[in-house]
Amino acid sequence: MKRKGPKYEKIIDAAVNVIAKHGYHQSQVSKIAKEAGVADGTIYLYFKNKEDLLVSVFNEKMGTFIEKTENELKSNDSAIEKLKTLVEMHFKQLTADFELSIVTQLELRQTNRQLRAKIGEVLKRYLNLIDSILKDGMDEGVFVRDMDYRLARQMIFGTIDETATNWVMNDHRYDLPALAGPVHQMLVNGLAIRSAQTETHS
Amino acid sequence: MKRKGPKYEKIIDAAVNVIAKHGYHQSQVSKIAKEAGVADGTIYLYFKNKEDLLVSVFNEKMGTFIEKTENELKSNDSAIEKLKTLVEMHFKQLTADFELSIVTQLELRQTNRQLRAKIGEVLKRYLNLIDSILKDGMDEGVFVRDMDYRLARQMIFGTIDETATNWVMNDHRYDLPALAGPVHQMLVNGLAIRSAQTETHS
Amino acid sequence: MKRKGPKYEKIIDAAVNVIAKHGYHQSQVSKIAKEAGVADGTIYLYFKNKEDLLVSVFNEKMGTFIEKTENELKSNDSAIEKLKTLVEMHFKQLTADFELSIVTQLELRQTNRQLRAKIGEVLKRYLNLIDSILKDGMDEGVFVRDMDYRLARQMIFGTIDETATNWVMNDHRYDLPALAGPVHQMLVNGLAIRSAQTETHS
Amino acid sequence: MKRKGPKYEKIIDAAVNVIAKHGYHQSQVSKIAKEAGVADGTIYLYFKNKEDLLVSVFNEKMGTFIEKTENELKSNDSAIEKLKTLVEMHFKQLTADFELSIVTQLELRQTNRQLRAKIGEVLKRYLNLIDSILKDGMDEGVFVRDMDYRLARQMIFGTIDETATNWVMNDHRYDLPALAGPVHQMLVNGLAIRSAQTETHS
DNA sequence: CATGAATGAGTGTTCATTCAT
DNA sequence: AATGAATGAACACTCATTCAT
Repeated sequence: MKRKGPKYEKIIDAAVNVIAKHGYHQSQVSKIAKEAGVADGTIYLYFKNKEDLLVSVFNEKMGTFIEKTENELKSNDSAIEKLKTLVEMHFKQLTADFELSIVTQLELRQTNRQLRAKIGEVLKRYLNLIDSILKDGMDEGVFVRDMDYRLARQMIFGTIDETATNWVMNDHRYDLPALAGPVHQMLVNGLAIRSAQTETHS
Repeated sequence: MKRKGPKYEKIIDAAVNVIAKHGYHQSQVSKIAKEAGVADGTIYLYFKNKEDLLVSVFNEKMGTFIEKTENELKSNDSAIEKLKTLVEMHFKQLTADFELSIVTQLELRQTNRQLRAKIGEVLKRYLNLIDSILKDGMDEGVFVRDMDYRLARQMIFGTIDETATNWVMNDHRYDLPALAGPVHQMLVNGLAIRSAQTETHS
Repeated sequence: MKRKGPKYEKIIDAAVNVIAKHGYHQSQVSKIAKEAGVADGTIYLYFKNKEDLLVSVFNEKMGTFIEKTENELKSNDSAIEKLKTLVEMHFKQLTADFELSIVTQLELRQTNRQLRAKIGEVLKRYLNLIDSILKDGMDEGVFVRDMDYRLARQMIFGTIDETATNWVMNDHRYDLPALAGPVHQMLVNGLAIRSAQTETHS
Repeated sequence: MKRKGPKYEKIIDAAVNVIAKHGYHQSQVSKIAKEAGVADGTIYLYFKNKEDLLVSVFNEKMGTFIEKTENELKSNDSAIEKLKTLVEMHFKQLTADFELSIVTQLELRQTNRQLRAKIGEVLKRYLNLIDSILKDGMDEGVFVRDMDYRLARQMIFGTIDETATNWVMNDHRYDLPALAGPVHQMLVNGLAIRSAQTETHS
């Protein structure tokens, strides 16, 4: 099982192209092979099976996605600024690759539980990034101290993801990175007016 | 095409059971028919085809889900309290029907774009509910006035949905309704400490 | 098994209509029942099964067809004139009922061997008519004496049938009865010029 | 879509065998594949679908049938002799392949209109052969000059086809090629005695 | 390394017929 | 006599994967 080489990457990229163009359920192995310019059987020299190929697509692309985000977060910025950077990077990177945004936001979600569990594994690195920002913020004393950090992480990721998915489903018709500011604002300050007496007691 | 009667409901319920137990891709029409105690062909007296059955499952179950939520929101409560009610109803109703929660949070998302488009139609009613709460809040002067209400809606739905999905993927191991308070708190007040000078400028 | 009554005939006629309009393979029992204005189950009070219905359609319609031809042949005409009458009656009757012509020439031929065997039984009466004309002609001394009468019958029926089928397949676009004369002429005198020395030796 | 190779021919031949043995409506793709010694899916490497396979069966077999007849007609014989050759070739070739005769005379006629339309296309080549013989005969002055050649063609084909069909339906019990002479004789000279005053006036 | 022909398991849907009312 | 809801057997076609070359 070769996991690198020029054909490995050609197949990965062909998979993204084919899935973005034809949709997940119309992305047969033979179609991906043709797009990559290799024989059907060659796919199986580089990937254990189709599921392995799809997970690898997500791995490779999300790996780069996460690394770039990690690099941007290495600054000495405050947690609040880091969160802003995270949202901006997320939206910018999706905007930089329309095909990839279709594949990750729409197509790869149509997979069975097993495949999505493996995709979830990859995502953990990204969720850890969010967790560390949250921890920083709590240590800095700017984020609510007794907050359930898992819930906070789910709010951040759920909001970013839902926003991105809506953008893709609306055919990328508007400027997603321009929403990073407002989204960040809402995550940090919530819906309620700051000056108001809006504290709720759960 | 009969759209009601005891068999109609038996088939809908059988579909939920089978999908929850075996997963979307292992839910053959014959399996659903057997679970419902009817012949395969009987399915087609009540539904145009398999897709129509699956959309109907979502329609029927989400219809009830949304109606119950709508009823709870008819009070004279403030927007902030209504939002709390919405989150609570969402989590309570999913908790009341484990099987349904598996079907809506995990299995029915594995469908093709066409089916998900139809599911999206049903969801619009729910998103409208959220929008009216947001509008109330802005009218009341408790929610940020110049907020992008679509983003706010995406934050609210994205957060609730992500929280619910995590709960289902963790095999319903913890008390979801207990999270309604903290989730609501975060949505309203954000991550930042109230007293702190946390205003961001986008 | 009631074999008569107003519904019996309504069903027979409905079958002809439906088959002519939708084609043999799109003529479900339920469609015929609807056209006849009766319940599906009622069909089975009058006919043993679908095959029995189709055979009955052919029986009833061809029965009338044959009887009318028989009546016209009761004259004291010569065999040659009787043959002319047979061809004329054949073409006239098909022209008088376009729907029936479609059903007998095109649609009912798409049936399995078993059904066509039963249809063949009905046709025997018609073939006997031809045989008696041939016998008359041989007795009169106008038809070749040592001719194989089965072959002659097959030539007559094959020619008439092929001519009629072509007419139906050409959407009844031309005047079929007008072809009775030329067809008769060819059957009686053959392709070769009379005066010529055209005798062949087999 | 491979249209040649040993498996292509094996599948064609298997289809003829299966259809002849089990009848058109009992000739499932899986049965044909088994008879051909290939997997079901292999059929679809060589044929677009089942209809394409059946049309191809007719094409291949009738193609050879027609070519052989065309070759025999390249002589300098008179039109009357050519007609004799045509009838003889027709009967001889059917006799040479009992299975094929069952398939073409009985089974392939049970198909829907669409398929028969495609079969009709192939038959046109054969009908053209008949037309050219008729034209030759009229040019030679041996066939009636003002004859409707389409009717003449229909008489010839209708007679041959009806004769062949009867032979197949009688389980090939008699010697079909032996009938070529009498059939030809009847087609050329008609039913009436040559010496008699049998001219009819239409 | 690479090929691509061959494999064969798996499933939504139709419709003739029945039978309780 | 008449109904029509219910039945359930039957089948063409796809596509991930293999393996001889």
